Amino acid sequence: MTFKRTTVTTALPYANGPVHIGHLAGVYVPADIYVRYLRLKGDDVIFIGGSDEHGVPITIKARNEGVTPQDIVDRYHYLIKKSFEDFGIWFDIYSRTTSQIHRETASDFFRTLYEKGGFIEKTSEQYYDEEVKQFLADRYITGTCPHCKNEHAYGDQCEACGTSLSPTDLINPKSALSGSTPVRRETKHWYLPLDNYEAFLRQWILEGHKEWKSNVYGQCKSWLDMGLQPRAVSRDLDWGIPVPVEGAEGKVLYVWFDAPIGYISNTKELLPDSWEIWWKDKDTRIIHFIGKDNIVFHCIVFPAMLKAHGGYQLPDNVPANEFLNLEGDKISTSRNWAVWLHEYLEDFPGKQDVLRYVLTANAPETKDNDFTWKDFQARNNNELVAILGNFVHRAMVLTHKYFDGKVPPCGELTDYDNRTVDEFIDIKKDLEKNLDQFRFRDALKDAMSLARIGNKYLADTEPWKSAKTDMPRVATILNLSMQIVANLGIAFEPFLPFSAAKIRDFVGLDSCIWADLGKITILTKGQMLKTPELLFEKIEDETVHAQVQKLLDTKKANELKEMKAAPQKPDVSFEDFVKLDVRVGTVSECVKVPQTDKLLQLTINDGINKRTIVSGIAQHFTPESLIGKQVCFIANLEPRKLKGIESQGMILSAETPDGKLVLIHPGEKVPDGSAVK
RNA sequence: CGCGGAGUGGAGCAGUUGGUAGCUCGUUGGGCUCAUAACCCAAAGGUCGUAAGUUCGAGUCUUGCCUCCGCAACCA
Repeated sequence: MTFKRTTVTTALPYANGPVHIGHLAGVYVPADIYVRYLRLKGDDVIFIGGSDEHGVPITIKARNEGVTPQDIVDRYHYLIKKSFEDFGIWFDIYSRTTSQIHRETASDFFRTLYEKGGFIEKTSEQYYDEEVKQFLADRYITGTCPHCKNEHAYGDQCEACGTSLSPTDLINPKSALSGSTPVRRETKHWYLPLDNYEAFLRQWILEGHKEWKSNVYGQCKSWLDMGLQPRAVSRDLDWGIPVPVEGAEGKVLYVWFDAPIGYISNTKELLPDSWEIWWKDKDTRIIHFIGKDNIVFHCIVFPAMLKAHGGYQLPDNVPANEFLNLEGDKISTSRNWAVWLHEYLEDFPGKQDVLRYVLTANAPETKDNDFTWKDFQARNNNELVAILGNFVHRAMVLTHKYFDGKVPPCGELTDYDNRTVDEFIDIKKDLEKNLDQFRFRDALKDAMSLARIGNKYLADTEPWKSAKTDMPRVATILNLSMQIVANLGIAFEPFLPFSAAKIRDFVGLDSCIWADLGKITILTKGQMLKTPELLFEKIEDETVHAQVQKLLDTKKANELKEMKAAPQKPDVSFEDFVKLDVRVGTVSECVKVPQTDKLLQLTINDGINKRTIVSGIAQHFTPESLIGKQVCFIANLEPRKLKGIESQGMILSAETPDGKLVLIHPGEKVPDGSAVK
């Protein structure tokens, strides 16, 4: 592996929502760790990011909100860009696919392929929504499934019976956008004949890249074994990059065609004169960090595009992570089931590294993992505070106590000292190996082991005891301890950049060079240390409970939103309606019916006399809370015995989707016995 | 029978070419007191989803089955 330079890209976040912890754990934190590591080693590297701003979903969101697609992408692009910066993910450039330079680059790219005869043109019939004047993607057509007669099947699949469908299979198709009945209309599109590249891809991936992660390799192999099909790279839409050929009015590049080109455009924007060496030089290595949902596009489609175009290097590796769940449920933008980065940064100011740590320690590298706030708290309190923060702090405090905050001189090292140093260097090697192989979770564990070595060293050498008899020995112990602290300031730079910078500041270390890691001569004798400060603080129960509560509230809000009013019952005549005698009364007494879970016995003052009503609402109200309240009740319901008590009517209440009852009562006090009409 | 990934001690995860099952947290006991009741040591705890097969030997290979996740709308 002798590459002169590395181009690192991250999947472009789709600008129809903010960034959440799933994006971070899957793509951005690992990529940032890798880039920081390469920089520490002195490698030539660029880190390319940006927003993906085209595609149908953005147009739909815009329509729903009554704004333009540009309004939507502007809102999220700047939000995402800022939150990455604040979180310590420092791209060399974070641009966007609505930029002029991208428009030109993608256009040129398409044009080149077109002129080389790299596309197939095909005309087909697709559904068109005349109301919103748009062709409809399969998923935006609903109708009745021809197999199971489910009335809510989608154009690509019926979720009730699982059958794969084509939109034309649906009985009684409806547009999901307007509800109108779509019509079939002919449309022409350009297809990339992936099948032409199958042999090449097979050789390149299956033979040439056996080192790729199993999830990536496996999915590629599966696609190749199934046989590749031509794939449409244009769409009928008014939002996107116009297809740059004659006779393509109203057509734009498919978002998945233009998005990966964004990596190139953004490099061009960053380095107008030298961008080509980062994409075309054979000594350049290209790494795409993505999530598992993007594997096919980055390993099959994009390489085929690059190959068709010619002149470009293909990716060297595509480390794709699995998904992160949140408190047991999958993260979902539309259901607001997520921890949003911009909200985390507000709720936990100065704690970027805690989230970076947790997301790396629990990164979904080989399978889906779960993020829980309890785990977040435990990892902060038991690992960052107790292991790393504590070691740095105690070494600093000891040095201040015995040597007035100056790095003491190092005397002769004992065998034990030497063994500690050797162990440190062994772990460093392991750490490098893991970082080189994109195993960041293990790499972080190694970095933590370095801090553990520090704690163990202090526990075993007990300088507070030697201080009574042998100060030169204490000097050596604390010199070595502080050298370890300085080492941690380097080792943690890729993972916890904010804390690593603080550590280096504590010990007055200006440089941060990977090659220094493992050396015990980083600090010179007499170096003045700063006053010790805590690197991490404990996170209290209330803090994480508040976050959990926020999620529970979201869940509740979702249930409410998803509530569909029950279908209306058949009409009743006015004569039937007036038969019903609904009145207002005041609850004068209320007790729970013994040996029942649900029943309350209420005594209601109905303006004439008192009546007893038994109601199944005990799980929602305490008897005391009802006394003195006015309620609405049906006065002329046939009396009925419940648990031996005669109930003379029925209390009215509304039921919420989650089964909660809310009593109906007059908006202001009215005389008991007033009729409700 | 669509295609991939995954199912390992209480929790979260490793286990790279088959050879005594590891790590972190938690639990229990002990030590230390410099340190944010933090640190250090030790112990307990697993028939590696399930059934069968290959092998001298399988968590690791083969096959069936069960469960979860992803791909096919949105989405890392």
